[in-house]
Amino acid sequence: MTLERKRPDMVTIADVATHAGVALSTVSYVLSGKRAISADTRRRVLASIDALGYHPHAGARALASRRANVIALVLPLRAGMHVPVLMQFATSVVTSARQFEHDVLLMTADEGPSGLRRIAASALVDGIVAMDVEMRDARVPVLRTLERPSVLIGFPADAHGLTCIDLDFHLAGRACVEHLAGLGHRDVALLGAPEVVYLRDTGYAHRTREGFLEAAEDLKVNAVAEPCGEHAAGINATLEALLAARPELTGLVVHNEAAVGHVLAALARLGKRVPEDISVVAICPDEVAERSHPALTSVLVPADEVGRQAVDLLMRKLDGEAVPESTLLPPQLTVRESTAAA
Amino acid sequence: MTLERKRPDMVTIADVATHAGVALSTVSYVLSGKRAISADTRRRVLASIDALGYHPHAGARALASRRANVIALVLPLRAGMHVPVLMQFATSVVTSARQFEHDVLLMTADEGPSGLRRIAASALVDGIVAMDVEMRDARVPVLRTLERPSVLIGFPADAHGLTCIDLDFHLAGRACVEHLAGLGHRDVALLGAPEVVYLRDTGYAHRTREGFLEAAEDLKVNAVAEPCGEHAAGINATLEALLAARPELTGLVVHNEAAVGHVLAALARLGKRVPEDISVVAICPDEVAERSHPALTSVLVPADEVGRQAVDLLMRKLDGEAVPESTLLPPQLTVRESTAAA
DNA sequence: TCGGCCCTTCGAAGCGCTTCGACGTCCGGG
DNA sequence: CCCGGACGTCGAAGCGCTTCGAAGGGCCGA
Repeated sequence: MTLERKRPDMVTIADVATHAGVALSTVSYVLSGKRAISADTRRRVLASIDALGYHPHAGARALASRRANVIALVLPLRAGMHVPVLMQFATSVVTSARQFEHDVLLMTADEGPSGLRRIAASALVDGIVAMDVEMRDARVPVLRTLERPSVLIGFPADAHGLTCIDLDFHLAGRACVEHLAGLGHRDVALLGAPEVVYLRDTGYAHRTREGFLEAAEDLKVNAVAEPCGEHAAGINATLEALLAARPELTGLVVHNEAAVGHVLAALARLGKRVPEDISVVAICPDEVAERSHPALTSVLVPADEVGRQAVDLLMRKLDGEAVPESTLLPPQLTVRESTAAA
Repeated sequence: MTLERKRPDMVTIADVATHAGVALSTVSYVLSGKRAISADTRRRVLASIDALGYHPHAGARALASRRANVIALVLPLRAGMHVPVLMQFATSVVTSARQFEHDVLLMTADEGPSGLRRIAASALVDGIVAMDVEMRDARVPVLRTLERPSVLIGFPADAHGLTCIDLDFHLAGRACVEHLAGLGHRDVALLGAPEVVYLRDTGYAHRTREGFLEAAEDLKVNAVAEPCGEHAAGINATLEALLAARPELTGLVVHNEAAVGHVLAALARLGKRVPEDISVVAICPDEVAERSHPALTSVLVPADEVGRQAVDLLMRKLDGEAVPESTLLPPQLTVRESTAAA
């Protein structure tokens, strides 16, 4: 009876063993490489495996080995922020994880703490990568109590005892000012994230601003930092006010992916030519910078690299290795058409 | 010895059974509801479950029940297209899947056919949702041969025997023309996807164009459809040429999320006021339309709804139910500030 | 020639769960 | 008063895999 109920298409390790004329455990060892197997046997087993189209049953493997070979990728609750960058993180994490023979489970944070506990306790995943972590992120305290290792992309207020990785936004802010100052600009402004983002104490927004202001002070450049909405109307108003208040302004740093296009449009509308009248540096993905007109000098958020390294760190933790608590990637500024000497 | 090696934090169903003073199988039945359990026993078992913080082991469950309670979400190989919409699909799929007690495994198509075969054969997932399917999508033939059910978001050239769902782009194209014609416009143009997208035979681009042209013919409106790049420079050129060739043009349909902003900027630069001189309808997510200046009349891609229904269809297939081969969601046009009577 | 060792392979015992058949118990109808 | 059925619960047999201890065979040195 049992035979009839079986899915006929499920090839098990036992089938492979029979086909190859070896013991079931031998097949397992060929697959895992945990014991020496003679070259001849290995060859026979491998031949049988692909003759039969065998794929190990993930559940059975997880049960027996106590390793699911899956990691979780946790999106922030409030998506919609940095969407394209998030997507880059995600694909980069997936690709990197596959390199380590792991798959990726996608979670949104809207299940709350219990969601994280569930996947951790159910052994669905071996470890967790949390994306777009904020200063006082609700996920952080939960992650701390979990027995499973985790890596955060972004820095919470208290990163102690965690493993965090991100672009060094502080240096990114500096880099923009240094570039502008190097071109002779003495009066610059930062258009940052929307106000709510600062109020939420989002780490990268604050750190960029600090780096920006600090560098300006060091280099004796006049500087202001303004929050910046993402809607065309608000941006127009902000920019108009800014230019009215500081007619000397010749350098602009935009740290707001969604606003970049509108800022350029607004400048055009206000009769400011880029880069002749005003130089613009953006902190955004390369595609956005390249697609703009004129192409923008920019510091890119190296999402691929961040994702790759996040997985790397997690794998090392899974192997019981000690890893640095914080990893900051140096910013890299690409000069394009939107900046020129003052 | 075995006792020492055990992870001390793994609570099993046996622990729960002991704690509640019932048989292991009784706990299982309480959890699954597959057999009647007295109210009293059920209460005791549930109490023990959360006293101990029990979570069923996903692997064990998958092994015994032959159901992983996980579905795969497969991104197209070439991401970066419709990024924000993709993200909406993804979060919507995750949320909906959780409603059915399922988790979501994120795959990119760059592992190729063998990747799909692997997750299917390894019983890692019960079913598959493929996002952003194109006319001649490499994933489609593979999905056809898999024993696991799948649902496609988007339509391949031959959808026979598959389950597909998408916005009805044909009707969307029509709706835009009908709206403009209703306002008295007699000369309209469609700015569509980049040329390469048409060459790749991407379904939605073609279908939108067909619907657009067909409706124009029905309504006796002059119409042209042009592919459209995503870079500011190209868009400027395209638009300039278009306006030069057709000075009568008063209606524009933009089906290209990335280009929307540039189109508006270009119109401004060319001295065309929206909507006074020219009316603009976009096919894009609401946020993009709302964030533009002026806010755009648009047909939205109902990503949430598509994701939700895709999961729904998949769940029904998993339950052995028959489902329609194709589901087309009616477009919905929202009037905002960018269209006015001719 | 023989014991001992290494190299390779085997068998069996779980991993934690679902599910099937069986076993009381308690009820109502004949 | 007894029998047939529900109803509620239990025990045991796997699901497909990993892993541990041990067995078999060839080779070496004594």
